[in-house]
Amino acid sequence: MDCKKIEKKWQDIWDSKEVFKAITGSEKPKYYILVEFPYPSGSGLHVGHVRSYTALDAYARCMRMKGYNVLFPMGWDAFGAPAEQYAIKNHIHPSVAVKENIKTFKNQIKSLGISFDWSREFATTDPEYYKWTQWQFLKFYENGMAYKAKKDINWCPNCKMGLSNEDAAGGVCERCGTKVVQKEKEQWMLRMSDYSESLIEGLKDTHFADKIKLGQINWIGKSVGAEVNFKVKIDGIPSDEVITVYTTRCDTLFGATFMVLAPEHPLLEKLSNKIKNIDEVRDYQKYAKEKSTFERTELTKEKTGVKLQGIVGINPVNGEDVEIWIGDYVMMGYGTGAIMAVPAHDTRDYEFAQKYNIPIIQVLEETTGTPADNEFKKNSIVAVVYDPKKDKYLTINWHNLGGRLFIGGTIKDGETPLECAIREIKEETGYTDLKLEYITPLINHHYYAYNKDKYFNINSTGLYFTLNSETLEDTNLDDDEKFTVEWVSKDEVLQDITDELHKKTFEYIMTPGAMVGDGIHINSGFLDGLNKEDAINKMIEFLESKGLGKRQVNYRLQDWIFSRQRFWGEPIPLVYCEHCGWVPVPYDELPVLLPDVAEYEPTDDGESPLAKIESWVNTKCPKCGGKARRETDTMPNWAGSSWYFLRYMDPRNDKCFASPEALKYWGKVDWYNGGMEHTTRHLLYARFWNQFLYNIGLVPNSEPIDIRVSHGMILGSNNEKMSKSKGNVVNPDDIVREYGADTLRVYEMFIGDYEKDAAWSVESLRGCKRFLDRVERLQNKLNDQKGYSDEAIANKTIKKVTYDLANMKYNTVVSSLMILTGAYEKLPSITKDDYRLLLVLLNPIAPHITEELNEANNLGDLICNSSWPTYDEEKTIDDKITIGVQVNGKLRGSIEIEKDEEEESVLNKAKTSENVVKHLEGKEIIKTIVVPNKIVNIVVK
RNA sequence: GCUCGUAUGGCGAAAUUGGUAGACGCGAUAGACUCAAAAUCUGUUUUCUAUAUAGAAGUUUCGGUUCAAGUCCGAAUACGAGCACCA
Repeated sequence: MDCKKIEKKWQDIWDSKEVFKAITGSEKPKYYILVEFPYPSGSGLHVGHVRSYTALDAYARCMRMKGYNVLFPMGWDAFGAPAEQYAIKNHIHPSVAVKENIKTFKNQIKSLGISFDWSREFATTDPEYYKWTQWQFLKFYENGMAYKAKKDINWCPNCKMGLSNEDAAGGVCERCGTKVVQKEKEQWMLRMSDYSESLIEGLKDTHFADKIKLGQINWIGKSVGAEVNFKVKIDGIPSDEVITVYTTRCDTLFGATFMVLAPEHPLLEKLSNKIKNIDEVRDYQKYAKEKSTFERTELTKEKTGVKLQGIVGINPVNGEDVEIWIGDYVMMGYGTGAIMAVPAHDTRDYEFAQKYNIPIIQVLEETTGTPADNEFKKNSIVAVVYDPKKDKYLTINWHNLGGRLFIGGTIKDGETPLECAIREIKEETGYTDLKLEYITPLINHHYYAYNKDKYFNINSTGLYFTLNSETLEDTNLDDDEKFTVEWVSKDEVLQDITDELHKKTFEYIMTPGAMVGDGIHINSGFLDGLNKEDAINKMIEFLESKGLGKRQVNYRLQDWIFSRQRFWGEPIPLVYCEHCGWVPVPYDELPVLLPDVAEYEPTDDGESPLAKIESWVNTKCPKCGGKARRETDTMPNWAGSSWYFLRYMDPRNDKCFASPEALKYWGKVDWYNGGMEHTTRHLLYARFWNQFLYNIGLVPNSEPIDIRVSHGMILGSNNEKMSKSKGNVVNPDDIVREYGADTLRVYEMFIGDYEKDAAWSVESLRGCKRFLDRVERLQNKLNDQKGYSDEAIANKTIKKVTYDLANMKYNTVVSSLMILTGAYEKLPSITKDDYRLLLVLLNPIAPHITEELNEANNLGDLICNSSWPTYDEEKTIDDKITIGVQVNGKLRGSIEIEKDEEEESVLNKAKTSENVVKHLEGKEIIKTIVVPNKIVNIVVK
């Protein structure tokens, strides 16, 4: 069969009959299927595009046959840096290259037979489209949602462009990989952070995959905590100055021994004449500013800071002085730009305190063991001695009296934990030449002492020593202390030491640092004895009642930096007038068109190339008619894609972005497919944009998308991402030419789990070609009978294909159709109904060949105009079923039964089946389980 | 570091609610057709023991629940993704 010819033939038929046209307002139920529109790059369509387009095409075709009015549109996200750079290099207008690329893309997609409704096609670069993007921006502006702010922005010195935090992820420019630097610039911002909560809440109205919801929630980064006010003492005298910190752990306030301000914190300027070491502070500020955000956030980096001289804070709960530091591990952009530092219970504060010798106060104690009534309290130690020469730990083995332990003991009156530990080590083992490495946090341990028949609750200190030399002195043991002293390896420690306290102590010793877990509070005044959660609530209550702080929610999500210093983007429709300030371009003057010039260069000072085009920049103020200049920044790439799904509903409307009727009829996108890389940023922007339009009454739904799924990537045959440099790129055109579009489509559906990455395989592709050839050959064995030759497999296959198509299990759709084909091959002949069924079920995935075979054999109407086959649940199970028989859960045979056969009779067959008999011989049957039509299990003794 | 995900033959993978693990495809291999090759068709193909009937082991590892676990629970390891000094 000549694939090329028949593919073209059917594509033309579909086109001329407009079978894929969506009718706004049709009586049929609507269904909106959307696949992310591509950026039409110069390199053409990628086989990855083919995967998602085919998948959604298959679903769209199936839904049409099921009687839905399906909207399945396609367009072009055509603003973007590559087109601009190409244009600069070749001195042409970017729109020229974009037109060319779109043409290529469109031809490629058409050659695949994807059932897009091309009558709704548009590009974000069409003035008729970006007119409405600008219009909507003005709505943001009008509603106070857009503002200009001086921002330290991420600046790419290579692209000469400001980047959003998202675009500069990892500290490098997303486009060119150049290291991003900080630059101060006036930027248009959208108040996206106002929507933090509603973007989290709105997820409840969607059916996104859990991992996508989670990704969005993490990105928004909600945290619940408290703001706490610390009064400031200047030169030892309490002042009116207050530093407000944000913390999620206000329960540890009693352990706050210092505070850290971000280097940019405004208080530093305000109190510059009070800070004695202000020069040192200024140096540090300069040092911090020179580093990019990325460097500042690199975890491997050692913490740095400067202690402020002359001012200290006052801990609001105990009145103690707390040192004030500045340090670049505190960010101005999050919380209040100031923290209280609790080194005992925060890893970063701990590091900082260690480096600068700041006191560490433990206020939370982990608990082990089980509490009991009538406990006796005492303080004790657990000493771990390590011999670096032998790489072994000192333990004492109580054998059957208590197993292996470290050295432990009770602290006597007037003794410090260290003195106690040294005494106990000497008494029990004789070693004296020790070096103390460190002391762990206290552990609160409950236990029962058999020898004393008492319950104890102890505060235990862990001490870690290394052995300097083997110097031994006499031990001092009571007669009843029957143990042996043993040096053991780390593995033995982990294996043998089971006592909870000793185990936990060893854990602390192996991983020294802050105690960040839960426990009970100590050294914390009114919080003592409470756990973390209760203590947080009680502390907030306290702070609020005394006016010292309040409950506070913070989000990581920042406002959206909406300006780009680029040519190839939607111009921001505002003009600046010296008299009137920023004035919006009147709605009836939109769109603000990009100038039609082929020569422009990005500027070195960070202005948009548009700034140099005087004829474009200079304009009249719409308000006073005076001289004014246009805003020369353009919108980011994300703008056009934030609402394109609405435009598809009514793409040719020149009165509004989409008519209320169309918006109401099509409602939400029912099924939205895209790449995993867009599940945070693009999806959040689109949801934010839509929520805003909803709030001002312009769209009928707050959430624009119901189901969102994402596809895995197609990798090269070497399992790596396809790239020219690796030479593993597969061009879909080549595959279509050699194997046909249907083969490519079947293969990409069969390749594996749709949501996972999959590597390209030519062999497997050929297998799919073979499958289609087998389907074609079936036409030679048609008979004149009616109905299905095998009701069970027909019904089973309809059920499976229908279910799997709606659940993105495309690989098993193909495999069950292969099974059906195999079944037909085994029959001497098949009916036309048999064949037609296979072709209809296969049609969504291989539309050309199935239509052709259907027509050539006079099987019925065009498949694309037919209805989807239905199945009868009753008939999906064969009349005779083979089921397994287990004895004690092990498979020992299989029996053939009638569908829904009586349990008793099934059991009889099972018990008498040949191999099973052997396993039942001489055994007593305790229990039998018969799962109807599935399995029999006989339990014997 | 935190969050999430994944782990099944030589390979891509199936197994919808716990119910005959490895469907389907690739590759390999034996055979048929052919002068021959290609194409096609028919076997075999988780591993081990065995001539076979059959038996044992087996879904990363360890432990648990259950008549029954790839599937549920707990822990560990590895890989992948996202976030990353977020207080």
